[in-house]
Order: sequence, then C-alpha cells, then structure tokens
Amino acid sequence: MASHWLVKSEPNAYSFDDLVRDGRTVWDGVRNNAAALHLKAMAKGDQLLFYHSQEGKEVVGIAEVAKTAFPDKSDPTGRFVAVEIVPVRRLKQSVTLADMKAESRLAGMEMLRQSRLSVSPVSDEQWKTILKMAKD
DNA sequence: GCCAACGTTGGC
DNA sequence: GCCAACGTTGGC
Repeated sequence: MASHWLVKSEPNAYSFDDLVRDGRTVWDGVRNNAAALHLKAMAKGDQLLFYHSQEGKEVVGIAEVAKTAFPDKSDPTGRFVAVEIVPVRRLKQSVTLADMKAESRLAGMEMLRQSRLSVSPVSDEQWKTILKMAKD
C-alpha cells in the first residue's frame, strides 16, 4: 500500500495554485536530514498533503509523487535529494493547523510534533481523518 | 516582531 | 567528541 506524506511550502514562494499551473514540479531545496530521509522513502504514486506555511497555515490540496528521489541539483554538497510531484486536486475545504491541533485523532502527527519539519509522514488513519475534515 | 525548537558550525 | 553560539523555520 502506498504511503502518505505532508509537504510544506510558503505560498509566497510556491503555492498549490503554482503547482496546478505548472502541472509538475521538482520538489527540491530540502536541507534537512530527517526530511530528506522521507523524500527517499517516497514511492511513485504516493500521495501528499500540500500545506501552506506562514500564510494560510492550512492543507489546501493533494499532490502525487511522479518521480522518486534523485540528487538535488541545487545542492552543491550532493547530500540531498529531490522528487517530482504533480497536482491531484484541491481539497473541497482547506484544513487549518488549528483544526488539526484540535482533532485528537491527529495528536500523533509528525508535523504537529515537530513543526519545523518540511516533509513528514502521514499515517493512513491521519490521512482519512484529514480528508474527512476537508469534506473531500 | 518575538520566541521556541531544532540543526549546524566551530573552538577547544 | 562536546557544547556554546549562531542561523533558520514557522507559529503566534
């Protein structure tokens, strides 16, 4: 079974709408070992929650892994990797950070536990819970 | 703008 | 190898 993930992006820098417009993008620039491990664990077809940090602070859409991890060309040290993602759909209703914090079934979520992590795993149960909250 | 939580760097 | 200092992220 496919795994699920959550990726963060500042909408100022790259929003879900940008992804929809582009149709496909290289998800690079991750410079954190824990996040990089998650990128490496992604399989083609894995679905991702796309979260807007700082502005919005909400999950706005779903994306999918189109290409598994490869060396991040923007990293001179060659230690980090990137993946390619494509948009799947915008959620009917965004799910805010406050909503997620208030939902006891999401208490163990990695992104809530470690707020600075830009790529984090999402369990099947957490995934279903969030989609339900999004009325999706 | 501030601060907490981390990660990284560099002196020893 | 330890740890203090510093930088970055992201919520508030």
